[in-house]
Formats: sequence, structure tokens, C-alpha cells
Amino acid sequence: MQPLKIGQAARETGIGVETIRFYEKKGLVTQPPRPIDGGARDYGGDTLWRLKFISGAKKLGFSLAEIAEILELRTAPNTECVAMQARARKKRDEIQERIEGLARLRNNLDELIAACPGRGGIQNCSIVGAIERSSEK
Amino acid sequence: MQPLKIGQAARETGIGVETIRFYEKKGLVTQPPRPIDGGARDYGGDTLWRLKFISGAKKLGFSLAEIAEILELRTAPNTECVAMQARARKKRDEIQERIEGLARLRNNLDELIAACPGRGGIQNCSIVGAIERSSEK
DNA sequence: TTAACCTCCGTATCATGATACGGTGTCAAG
DNA sequence: CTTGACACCGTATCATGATACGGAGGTTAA
Repeated sequence: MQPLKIGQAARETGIGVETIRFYEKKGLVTQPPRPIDGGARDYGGDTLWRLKFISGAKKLGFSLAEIAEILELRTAPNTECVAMQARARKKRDEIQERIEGLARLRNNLDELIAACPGRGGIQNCSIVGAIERSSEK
Repeated sequence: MQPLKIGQAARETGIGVETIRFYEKKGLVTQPPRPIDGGARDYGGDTLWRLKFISGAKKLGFSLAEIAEILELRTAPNTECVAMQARARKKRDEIQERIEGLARLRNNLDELIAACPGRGGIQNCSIVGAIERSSEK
């Protein structure tokens, strides 16, 4: 397997070159060693796997900090599968809470929109008034 | 009506003093003029109204940039109520989209959690494998 | 009168997740 | 042998939404 240069790994994963370096600085991936004979570093193998994992986990709503934790979890010996399951559950519940909060928000806005007559000057707009009052809640 | 000092306005609105100053720098509220006789600025009247509006709009999920636009809208003469209604509708739709995206996320996680046996080493964890594969989608 | 508390203001720092810039080095094709 | 495309690396900048710090000066109550 010939070495995968950073630009190729970037194309492969859909992550920008600069972003890969950024992940290195953050410790999410270890910067591959420079070959003894010089030349470009090899971003294949485990590094590529990690980059793909990061990309996938981000799509699932995990923050970089959370991803870092999960990656450590995976690297640590003797980690049980159930620990990973617990993370996923926690994240699921967080997402559920965010959904519920947003749904409440949407319902509030629906009420405001329904109550607004949609004509006249903004000085008497019921939405503006309602937003003002909502600061008290 | 005696003047409302920044600290009092902060308590009244639940916004920090530093944050009010931050909103001034951002142009969300105009810094009230200093009284001719010196002393503290008066954060009552329109300024207080704006601070309350900002607080309320934030609770409805509007970003500071959006709030700034809405406040300009309200300040501009001849703005129609219907323009405000359109903003609210747009925001409502954005929130709806975010809800749907998050719900998809939650469903993905539910599937991962259900598929994971919850025992054994993390090297064979189906969740880890699934996250890796999800980078390709 | 003196301590405690406030205002005012500029500047710095934080978290999160990147992107951009500038310079040097290396390598391969034309 | 030169041009172009990368790699490499440090540093700077962006957006968002704040919070923190330091110091000068005003106000107030004991």
C-alpha cells in the first residue's frame, strides 16, 4: 500500500487539509511520523480510519470534544462495548431534549404568526409585542 | 421617571452588565447619551424595551444578527406588520428543519444502540463500526 | 470620612470549529 | 531547468456570544 498523502486523505474523507492539521493540533488524530527517507507523511491506515470516524461522528451530532473522548475510549485497552453504548445513549437523550426545546420554540412562533393580522404598521404588530413580553418569562 | 442605571437595567432584564455593553458595541442597542450634568447614562425607555426584546427574541431562537435586523425593521418608518410576520415564518421553518435533522440523528443513534449487544470489547463494537461507515454517506 | 459599591471604558480571554496566509521545501512533467 | 502542484509549518483571522480584568472616577451609607 503506497502512502496516502494529506491531500489525498483530505479528498478521501471530505475533510480539508487545513482542517486535518487543525485536528492534529487538537489531538484528535496523531500526526503520522515523517518517513525516515523524508518525503510526505502517510495519512493512511489508522489515521484515515480516525478521520473517517470523526467525519461520521460529526454527522451524528457529536462535538469534537466528545469525539476525542470516544476515540480515547476506543484506544484504551479493556474498554467494554457497553461504555460506547452508554455514550450513544447519553447523546441520544441530549438530542431528544434539543428536539423538544426546539419544538416548543416552533409552537411559540406558530402562535405568534397565527395571532398576527398581517397588515398595518409594525408599531402595532402583535408579534413584536409578544416577543417583548416573552422576555419576562 | 428617574434614570435607570446600567446595573439596574441588567437586573431588570436578566442580561449582564458586560453583555449590555457588548450589545452596544454590536449596535443592537444605542448607548444612551450621558446626561449634561454628568453621572450615569439612562438605560430606561427605549433602551430597556430593546434589551427586553433581545432577551425575548433570543429565547425564541433568533441569533443576534437576526435580532439586529428585526430591530432595524421596527425602527424603520413605514415597515408593515406583514414583514415581521414573514421573518417569524422563516425562522419557524428553519427551526422545523433543524428539528427534522435532529430527529433523523436520533433515529440513527437509536438504531446503533439497538444493534449493539452491550458486551464484549470495544474493538468489535457495532456502534464504532457503524460510525466509521457513516462517514461515507 | 472612609469603605463599599457602582459606572465607564478599553482590552483581553474563552469556547467552538474552522479557514486563510505566507514562506520554504520537494518532486515530477514538460 | 523551470514551472506548477503539493507538503509542511507557524501564525493569523473569522464567526458567534459572551465573560473577565484593570483602573479611574462617582455615589452612598455608616
